[in-house]
Amino acid sequence: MALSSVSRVLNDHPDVSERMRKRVLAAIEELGYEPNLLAAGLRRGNSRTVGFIVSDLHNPLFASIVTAAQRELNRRSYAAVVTTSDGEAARDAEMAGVLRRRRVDALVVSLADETKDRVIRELGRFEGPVVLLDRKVEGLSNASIVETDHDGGMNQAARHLLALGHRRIALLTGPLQVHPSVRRVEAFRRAYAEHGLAVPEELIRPAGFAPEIGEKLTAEMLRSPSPPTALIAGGNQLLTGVLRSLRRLGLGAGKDIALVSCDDVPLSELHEPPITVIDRDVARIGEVAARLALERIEDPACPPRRVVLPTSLVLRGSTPRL
Amino acid sequence: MALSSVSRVLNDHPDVSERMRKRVLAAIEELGYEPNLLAAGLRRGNSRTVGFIVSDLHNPLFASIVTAAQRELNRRSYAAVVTTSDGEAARDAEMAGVLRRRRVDALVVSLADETKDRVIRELGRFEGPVVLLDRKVEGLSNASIVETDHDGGMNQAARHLLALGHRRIALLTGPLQVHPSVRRVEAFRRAYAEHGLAVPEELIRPAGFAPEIGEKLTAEMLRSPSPPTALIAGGNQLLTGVLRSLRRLGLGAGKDIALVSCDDVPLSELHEPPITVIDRDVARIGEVAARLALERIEDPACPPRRVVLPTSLVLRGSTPRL
DNA sequence: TTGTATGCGTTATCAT
DNA sequence: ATGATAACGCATACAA
Repeated sequence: MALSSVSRVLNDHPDVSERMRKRVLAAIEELGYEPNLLAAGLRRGNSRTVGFIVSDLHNPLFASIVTAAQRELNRRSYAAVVTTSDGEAARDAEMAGVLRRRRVDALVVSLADETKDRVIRELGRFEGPVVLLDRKVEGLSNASIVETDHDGGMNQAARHLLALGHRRIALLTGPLQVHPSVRRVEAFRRAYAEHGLAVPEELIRPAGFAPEIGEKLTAEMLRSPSPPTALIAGGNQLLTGVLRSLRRLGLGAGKDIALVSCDDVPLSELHEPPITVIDRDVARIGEVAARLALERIEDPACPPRRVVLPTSLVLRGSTPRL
Repeated sequence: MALSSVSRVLNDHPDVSERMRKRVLAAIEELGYEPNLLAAGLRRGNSRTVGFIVSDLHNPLFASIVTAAQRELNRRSYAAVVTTSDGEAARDAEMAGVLRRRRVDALVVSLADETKDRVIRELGRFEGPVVLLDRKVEGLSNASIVETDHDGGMNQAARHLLALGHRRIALLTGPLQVHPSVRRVEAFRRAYAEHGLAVPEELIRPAGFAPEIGEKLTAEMLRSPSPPTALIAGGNQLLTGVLRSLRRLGLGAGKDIALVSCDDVPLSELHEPPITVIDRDVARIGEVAARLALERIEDPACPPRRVVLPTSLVLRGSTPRL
């Protein structure tokens, strides 16, 4: 029984007799043999591993994405190497380098900042397929993209609030260095335009995703001479900050101010009153990302693709009729 | 310039002249050379990789643990391979096998069930150090453990409720197949004993961690002829279920029933009223787990250790004075 | 169908 | 201090 026969059995090569297969399997069992995937990877020139870069696993959004993707990869004998950037572009770049040297077969990334040269260069040096999560990177032609229809979702949300009679709607969203924020602000403006209304520019605050930012900006705007009557939080972390701020000011969501958030997380559902959200199937994002990565790993000729996932507005108590 | 010199520079071997170091570094820059960590791992006999098995990254507890551990590993040039079991013992076993074949240098695991033979065997076959998260596995001598003082925390919580005058306190907690549940039930009983009171056995429900279980059991107990006046949820996922149930029954936490949960997550803090929790530093768990893994990777002679992390009771509006 | 031999990119040992 | 070389464990091309 030669080494090569063992290898063939383990990789279910077609040219192997049933007798040999049995013999090899028996010997493996007998000796407690464990194939060394590092060696196999070195020989094959791949690692059967996909690298992830996300800002923070505490964010239920990324937890869902990574979990769903990992499950999908697992079914195809791939593993997930997960790294976090803490929302810092420098760490995005660093992690891209780390994962490249680890010879991951693909990269799935949610960049903190899609405009940073260093990150783009770092990603560009990666040989395998890159899948961007809700990002648009100038000059990275080699990347597939999983996007969400933030445009549609935000437009629907803003129009709903306008239809309820709100005119001073505040929009908190992430930095304009990432694509979803840009799209949300655009769609928000469009909703006002469609109603033939002037946009309250001072209420549009694309600042960042952290709860602290949401807390600070909410307090700031609500204390101003002409405060908003409604607020849209562009992310579940921002919502946390907004709610903290409201509590501190003694204001009630849905009572003193209408509230809409993005993504349905336990907090939005269980808050009293429950929070109206622009929802999407977050697990789907991870699943699709994994598939887009795998299709290009297994067929390098496969061109990068772009998939847009839908949103839907879930109406709840935080946006009552006036 | 020989291969071996390059290797020496890259691993900052002492015997290398400044001149050679400069030359090698220049060449690396020039050629855009990327070391292949798979090959290095094969040669060295390690992968500079730690494998994780947790039930679910959506659980903020595991998100925190994995994030903190990953960060710690990263600082030492290790990567984290993350897998999820969905709370199924069979998948725990499967993932242990997968990670073993990937030649991870250590395993950090939060088992769904610490009594399952298959899982214990699978872990036992792993050569490197194992770090158990809040688990106690019979016959796995080779494992370090990061524990929480659930005993102290639960005892304190129960005594607090008893001191407030509650006599019928319900305890929802995970299955008795994991150590924390066992300890919580024990500590809960002890608190009653210390007050010289009989334990309301029918209110102790160690069933599982899923929200649905919390929802079902809460409804069941609250609809009974003599419902509890207080409830302790042994996990943040259970809390979600409990709150759903209360909402459906039209009951208010802190108003119609006193409520205590475990671990401080956004939901417990932002709920109205805020939920009293048995708190602990969850990020610390991940950090310690990483350190316990690394210390035994780098010194195989280092014996397994057990670290117990403290808890503290954070009093909030859900447990008012009567 | 099976066995033999080579090389993947490193690190480590030995010689220089 | 540096260079040459073997070996890590596997997959594959080729020979049998």
